[in-house]
Amino acid sequence: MTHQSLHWEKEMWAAGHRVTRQRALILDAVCAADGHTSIGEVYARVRRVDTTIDRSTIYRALHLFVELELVLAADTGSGDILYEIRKLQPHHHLVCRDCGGEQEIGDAALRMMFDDVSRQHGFRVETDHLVMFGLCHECVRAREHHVVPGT
Amino acid sequence: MTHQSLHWEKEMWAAGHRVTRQRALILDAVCAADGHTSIGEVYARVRRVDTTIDRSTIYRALHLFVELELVLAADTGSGDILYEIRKLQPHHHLVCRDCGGEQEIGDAALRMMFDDVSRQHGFRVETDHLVMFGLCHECVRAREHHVVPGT
DNA sequence: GTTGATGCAAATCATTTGCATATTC
DNA sequence: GAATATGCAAATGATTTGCATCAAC
Repeated sequence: MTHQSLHWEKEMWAAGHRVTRQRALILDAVCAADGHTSIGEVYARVRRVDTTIDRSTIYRALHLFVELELVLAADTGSGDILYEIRKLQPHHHLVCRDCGGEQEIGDAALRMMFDDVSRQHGFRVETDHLVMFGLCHECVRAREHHVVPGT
Repeated sequence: MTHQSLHWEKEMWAAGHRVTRQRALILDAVCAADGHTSIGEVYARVRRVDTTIDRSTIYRALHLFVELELVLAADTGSGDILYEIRKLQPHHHLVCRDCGGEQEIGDAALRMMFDDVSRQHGFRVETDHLVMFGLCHECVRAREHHVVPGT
């Protein structure tokens, strides 16, 4: 957050919304995660500062932030949604099926693929937050070493 | 389905489950979509044949099918889950943001990207059902012709 | 002072579960 | 006949909403 504070307050205004203490707290909570968070985590984090904040306020604020594009919402595919501060460059997520770990990657590798798709299918991909599942380095190695039966 | 009938019944058996009329209907309903369907559509389709089938049965059957990998569940990112009969080759989905149309693409284009990710990030992508959003050919053209202000 | 935001509680929606009954094997 | 699957109804859990009150402008 820090210097961003000024920024989001302006955006809020421009869209005709008010800058409130709870919205600041909620946005802070999203930033604090520095990566992805769930609604639950945001709620918990905010609660640590102010016990009176209601879940509905979190929902409402998060929706607003997403609408204003201050926050991105990415679907993990496992049902829950990840929220995160909107960064400048598009990026994507790798989620490990085994350990559940997540990492971000830039969109350079994907861009080529997007171009391919565009050329071959006439479809301009504009997904700026892809979530891909698979196995991270550690888990691949783990599997290679201890030969897993039936896998 | 047709000849597949034999196939799924065997798989069912092998896993120690029973072949019931409602499961057949539900699997048929998924096949009938020939593409992706939602639970709601499956329910509606099944209901047309048998009004007594309960939603819970649909949920249970679909879970079972996914577990046995007879049916794939793909997350659209918009909250609802698409179900579809498991095909032989992996493929992915393109969903148009403007018209809502969907198309399937093979995974050739993606495989290269997966390899890239693997090389650069040590992450083995195993997503066999990516859903990507963007603009289909028609909608891209539509936008180009009628110059859309601010876009 | 107005208007919009909040907290609370109740409503809603999708999904799951317990259990008696019906069905498959 | 024994065991599993089904339909029903009730439980759950996450998200949303109505409304009186409170805070921002």
